[in-house]
Amino acid sequence: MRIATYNVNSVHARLPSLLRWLQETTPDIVCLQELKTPQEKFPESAIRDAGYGVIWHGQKSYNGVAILTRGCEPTEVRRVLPGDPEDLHSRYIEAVVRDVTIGCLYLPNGNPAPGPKFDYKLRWLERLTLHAAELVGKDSPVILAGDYNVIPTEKDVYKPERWINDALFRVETREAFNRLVAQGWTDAVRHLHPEATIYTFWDYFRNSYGRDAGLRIDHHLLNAAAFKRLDRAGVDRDVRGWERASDHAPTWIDLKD
DNA sequence: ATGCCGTGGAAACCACGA
Repeated sequence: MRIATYNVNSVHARLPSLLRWLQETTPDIVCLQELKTPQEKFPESAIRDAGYGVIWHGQKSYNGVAILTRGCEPTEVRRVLPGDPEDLHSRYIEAVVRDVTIGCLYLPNGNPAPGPKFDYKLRWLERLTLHAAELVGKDSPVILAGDYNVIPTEKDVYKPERWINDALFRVETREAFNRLVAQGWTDAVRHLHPEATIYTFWDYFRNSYGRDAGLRIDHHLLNAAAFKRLDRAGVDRDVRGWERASDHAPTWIDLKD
């Protein structure tokens, strides 16, 4: 079973690439972020015609998350991260697919840091950690997949020294991410490729993709039941080189059946 | 060190992303 996450940076602009990638790689579960569309304008029929059931939580202009499931319907569990009724950003949606619980998340960027946006990022990460504590001990597989906007270690950025004060790499961010992982989660891509240079994002400018000046910020966190079934993991990095690409590439894991 | 690019939405620029 392949479970992928892909920040599309507008589901409308990316629809041709998204459909091509779905057809070529046939992932079983797909988490999308940055839909950048109101709820009613999501391209539901194009996704269904491609063979996927889908739930989504849209928002005008910004954010937006979706879960796609090949050949079946996802059962929605929630479409809001608990803990702050005043937070109206569409950044979290959770579903059950067969025996797998999947949380699809788009963590706030947090720049500039310090400042209110950075405070919001850290609060959101704390809320995610509280919610994750409720999920990590389940006997069935749980995967928290998405754009974390967190560079976990120096291995995960082309020039760490340039990112020290950035919200994605600040000490507070990495420590908060480490506290989440320490509940008992496994960073699947890093676990299977402990030494490799692996990126999931390349800026649009300065020829970042051509220079391979990237970041690894899209992650799958697995609870113990999911980790037991972990088989492979990777990044479809060639998708970043397609015409009109997102600045992120699809990232995936394979679980044994 | 930087928004140089890309997207949406409103407005002929600005917010936002990472």
